[in-house]
Amino acid sequence: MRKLNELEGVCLGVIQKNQPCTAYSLRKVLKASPSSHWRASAGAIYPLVARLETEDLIVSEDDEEDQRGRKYLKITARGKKAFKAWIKEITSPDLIADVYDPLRSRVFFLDALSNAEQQRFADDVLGALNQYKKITEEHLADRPPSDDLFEHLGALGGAINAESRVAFHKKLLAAIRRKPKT
Amino acid sequence: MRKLNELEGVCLGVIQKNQPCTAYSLRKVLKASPSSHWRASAGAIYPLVARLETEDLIVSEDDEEDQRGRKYLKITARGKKAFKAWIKEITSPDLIADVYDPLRSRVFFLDALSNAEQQRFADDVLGALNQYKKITEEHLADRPPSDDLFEHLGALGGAINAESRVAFHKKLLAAIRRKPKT
DNA sequence: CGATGCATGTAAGCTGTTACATGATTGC
DNA sequence: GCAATCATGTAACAGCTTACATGCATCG
Repeated sequence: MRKLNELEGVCLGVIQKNQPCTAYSLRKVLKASPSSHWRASAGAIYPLVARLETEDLIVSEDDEEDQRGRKYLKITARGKKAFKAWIKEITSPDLIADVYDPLRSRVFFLDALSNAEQQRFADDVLGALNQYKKITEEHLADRPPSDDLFEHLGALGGAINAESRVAFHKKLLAAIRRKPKT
Repeated sequence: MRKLNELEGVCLGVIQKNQPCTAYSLRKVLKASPSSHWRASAGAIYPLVARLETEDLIVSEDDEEDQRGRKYLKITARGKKAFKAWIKEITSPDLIADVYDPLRSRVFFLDALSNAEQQRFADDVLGALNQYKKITEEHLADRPPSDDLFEHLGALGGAINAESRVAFHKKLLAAIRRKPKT
């Protein structure tokens, strides 16, 4: 059984949680995430769903008497197995280290900007990050542990991450202000 | 002037910092990052460098009398402008929110595992994360602020991020242990 | 003198993006 | 009645991965 990529794993997980669900509602769930990493474009999702179906990881059922032609997706036993393998595969150091933050990528190169531009950058980013942090906190508040524990914990992870990014960018701003002007 | 993608931006930044440098050394710098997100495969870098050159964002110079045929890359004025635009573009909420953590993706779906498997997962991940944290701290120690301030700050961001991930996964493990067994 | 690392690159294939296309349903 | 949203999909294109290919240099 082939190894799933990240988007496939996430989609299988969403289907398992919300089944029976349509590809369209799958897209909505992904879009609703505070992380904009999952763009969930039609051109990504529909071929992906077709792929999972030809490999018997999901099955689809056409609702007759539905004029819209909705297709309802369900995970198969094979799909569950592949999904569990996808979750567990995480122990590999490569996946642990595969984190990405476009803000941090840019910090390394800030000496390409003038001092004034650096301050502007750090200021703007801090403002936007604070807004983002608020969003993750609201998202968390909407997901109490009593409702779905792991949905809650996942959202908690998002909020913790946002908070640590704010903390880092406060330090960055302070360091830029402290720095002798060139 | 076209907008740069993330890999292009990072590569231009590395070239600007280390110029004149070869495409090969560029790959090595990317590989040396604790984040395995930048795989820096030959099939990615060489076409990318060619792209940047045809758009006059970099220039390359062949070292005659070098039997290996090294090509040395330098950023152009146009390149510097495009690079600064890439850095500043970050203010967009979409980029701020474009964070990604394959561990957190999986947390949302942990109820697909049995209680024993959940604990195993959280245990393994915590162990691997602690190792990763150590790596980021060593990376940080190698980059004192006196040497290159922003290189230091970027590495600091990586270490802070690793620490917050450890803190989150400690909470996750505790929550799983506290949870009534099913 | 053979393995490893330096250094360049290409080709096939997969996956994702953007943009388009079509039609049903709901809400104002 | 018209706009927005539901719902499915496709086509062109761009970018990355994996695997291959070539040759020079260095170290033991």
